Amino acid sequence: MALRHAVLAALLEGEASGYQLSKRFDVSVANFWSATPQQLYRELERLGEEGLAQARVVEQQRRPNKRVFRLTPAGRAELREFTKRPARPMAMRDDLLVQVQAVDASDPEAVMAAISERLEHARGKLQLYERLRQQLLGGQSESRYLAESERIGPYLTLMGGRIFEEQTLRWGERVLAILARRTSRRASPHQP
Amino acid sequence: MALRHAVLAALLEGEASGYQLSKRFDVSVANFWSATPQQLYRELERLGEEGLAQARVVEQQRRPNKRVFRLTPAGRAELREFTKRPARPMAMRDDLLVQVQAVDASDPEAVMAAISERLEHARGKLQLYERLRQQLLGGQSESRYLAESERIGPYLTLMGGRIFEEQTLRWGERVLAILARRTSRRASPHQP
DNA sequence: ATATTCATGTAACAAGTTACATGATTAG
DNA sequence: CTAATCATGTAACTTGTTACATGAATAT
Repeated sequence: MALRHAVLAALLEGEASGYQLSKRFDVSVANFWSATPQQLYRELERLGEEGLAQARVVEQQRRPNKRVFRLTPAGRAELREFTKRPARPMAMRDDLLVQVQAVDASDPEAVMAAISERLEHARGKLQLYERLRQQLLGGQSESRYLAESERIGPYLTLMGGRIFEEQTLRWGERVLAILARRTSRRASPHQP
Repeated sequence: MALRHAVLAALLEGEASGYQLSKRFDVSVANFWSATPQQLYRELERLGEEGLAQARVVEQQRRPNKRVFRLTPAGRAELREFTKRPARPMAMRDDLLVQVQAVDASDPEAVMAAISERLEHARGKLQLYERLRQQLLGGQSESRYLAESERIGPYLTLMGGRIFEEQTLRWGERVLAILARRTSRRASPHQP
């Protein structure tokens, strides 16, 4: 039941509509919790019903009205309780690694192409993260920021995202090299 | 729809009952695809119905009979097709990182304890992976194995798992240090 | 004695995905 | 003029989780 708490944690950054939340998830929360807009709309609805978040309608002139949600004290309390409960072990689910696992019974070229795509994606993420990092730091040094900023949670999870993408790069490049060497040997084997 | 393909890929290692499969997932597949025994029983049932896997009953003397599933040619073909389709971007979902994101509105000590637990878990995983690695290599050097072994998919995903856990350690230790420095300052602040 | 392993399942529920529907506004 | 952005939702479906149920064998 942690979609709920991911949403509550995202609302710590400030009130948001469903649409805005889904953007927030796209750029930063998705590093540790991904959710579709539909999930977010549904969850915000429930949080509202249960009093963990409160909606107010913001009327706009040129845009459709939006329902902006903010944390209630009960929502903050629920989040605080959540951080004290044991975290369930992370469940990893990655299509690409299933493809790699099956590479021997399949087409290595296709798998290599899939890995290359993932690497491109990782490079894009790293650039985004660096921009977000500079934004968070706002000109301060990292050590000063970590010692004095009000909120460091988002910075720490950003660090996690960066490390994750860096490791994706290291792994993928290595695997690509291994598969390339292999397929060239298979194509022209000098000895059996 | 990749639980299906994770199961097919796991069956490449040889036929298995639901129970055996769930063990196989626990030790190695879980690094990239986690599933509960119930999911596996359900999926094996379907694979059987659709002709992608075939069950045969193995009667045992002292144990309950088991239904052992093996890949059919149709199952292999389906897996091959899967590796050629674009992999959907990985969806990450990690309770611990939600807790870290919310650390500022919560109890840092509890979050630190959760991180420590995760670190212990990562260390255990790394030991397990090293044992599995030695088993796969079977005394050969890595480069020889990678060049000549029939199947390298499981080794490549194992590499991924190892790198992932190593990075978890680096990240977690860093975060722990940051949070420790912070809480000690808050407890006895020398300057505001 | 007690816990763990082996072995399989049903049922109910929660979470996540995909398709569809609507419609104005602004940037290229 | 076309695509992207802003903004919300319903409905149907597929996955994933949790609780329950059974029962023998072996390891501590």
